[in-house]
Amino acid sequence: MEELKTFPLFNTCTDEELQELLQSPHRREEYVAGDLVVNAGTPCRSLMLLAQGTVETRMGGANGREVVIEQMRSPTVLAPAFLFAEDNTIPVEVSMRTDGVVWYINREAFFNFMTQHPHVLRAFLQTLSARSRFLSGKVKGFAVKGLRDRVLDHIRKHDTITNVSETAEQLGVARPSLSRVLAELQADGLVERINLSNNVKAYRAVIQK
Amino acid sequence: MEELKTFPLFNTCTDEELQELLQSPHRREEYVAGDLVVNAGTPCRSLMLLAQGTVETRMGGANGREVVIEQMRSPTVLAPAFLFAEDNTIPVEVSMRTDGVVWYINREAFFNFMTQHPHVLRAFLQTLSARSRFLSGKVKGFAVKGLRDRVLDHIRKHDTITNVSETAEQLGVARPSLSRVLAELQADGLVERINLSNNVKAYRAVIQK
DNA sequence: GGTAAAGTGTAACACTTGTTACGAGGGCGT
DNA sequence: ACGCCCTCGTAACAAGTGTTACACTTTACC
Repeated sequence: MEELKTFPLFNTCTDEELQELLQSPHRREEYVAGDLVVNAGTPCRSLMLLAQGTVETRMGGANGREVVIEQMRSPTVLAPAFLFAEDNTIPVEVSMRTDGVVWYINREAFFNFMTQHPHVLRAFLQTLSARSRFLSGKVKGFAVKGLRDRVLDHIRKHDTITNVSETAEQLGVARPSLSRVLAELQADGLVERINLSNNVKAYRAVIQK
Repeated sequence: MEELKTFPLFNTCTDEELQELLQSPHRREEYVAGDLVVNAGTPCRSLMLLAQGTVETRMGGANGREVVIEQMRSPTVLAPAFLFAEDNTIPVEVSMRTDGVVWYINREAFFNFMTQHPHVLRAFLQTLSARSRFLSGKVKGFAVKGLRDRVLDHIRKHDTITNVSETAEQLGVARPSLSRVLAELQADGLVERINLSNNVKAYRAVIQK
């Protein structure tokens, strides 16, 4: 299918190679916004490819607190790190943020496909590595920095903040706390409040010289 | 070499197969306790195998605060997640905690070796996945739990705590804070203080029914 | 246009953790 | 036995964040 060719994993593959992969067990599932794609604790037996839409991954705590880890847009491989793990239960909850499509491809078939197509293997290893690096950064962020720095990092990555509540959730922080820090950063001249073209208020980092 | 056969990565390999791998560029380096193995920011161009000894990985923050991420005993693959990454700079500092030995094996040679020996590929994917899972747990620990729960988790994993300072460092927490929490947990009956056979004091989790 | 809902800023207070300081106990060499 | 050094417990205070509450604005919808 054309959908699969949008993945970096397969962008070096010919149509014939993809046809070969699709001769093994697979399915294509459509979801609507809000659907739960995988529940935390589910074992991962198939390669999951988000071909359309945006998902949100959450990690739930025992005490009811939940932290949004990240949002991912298609095309993306979902949970690549648990496909071949010894303990292959997925520790996060994945739900659709928009309507979307997910492909499920048999694990062993994909494994064999990789052994026969080194460029796919390499791309998969890169995907896996990128996730590890992402998590490393996450750990560093949580372990090393105060909220002020976390907020500044977040603004620099996203350019602006237009929705305080949502941002607070993404950062795993209470909303009033974020409000307070934003006010402080504004007082310190590190962040400014601007009006976007659509007349929406936003926070933006002040350009430092 | 016999050292390599201790690795889960290679324990399904015959001597001939290992000989084949060792025909490509590689080296074996010996370190003494305290040596720096990789500095944060170094690009990763070789497969690194810790064949003897124990290492400590640290992640440094900009503000000088440092958090010990983990200790690893041989045999272990060091930084497997950065070998094939697009950005293959290693974000952590690795230093020897004891004397030790590290093998360096050419990346491309190892890649080809994996494509020709699927059982090695599978083992490597498992290694990579295990690290991802470890980091996931780390994130969850930092994001979701208070110090009390982090300490309880740590005790359950390690059975006992015999060195408060060291444990505090591993948890990324100030020593007096850990002391205080231990005292609280003790008061709540969740942790008890015992005497080991060698007359050393230790903290241990109370068995819950 | 009016009303309800959602998003936002702000303040007061509680809770957790870091910081600093001090004293008690144990190992070890002289 | 003495002193030194290290680890540990404890206390008082500071700093950061969560919680709750309330008023204000904007948005959505009828």
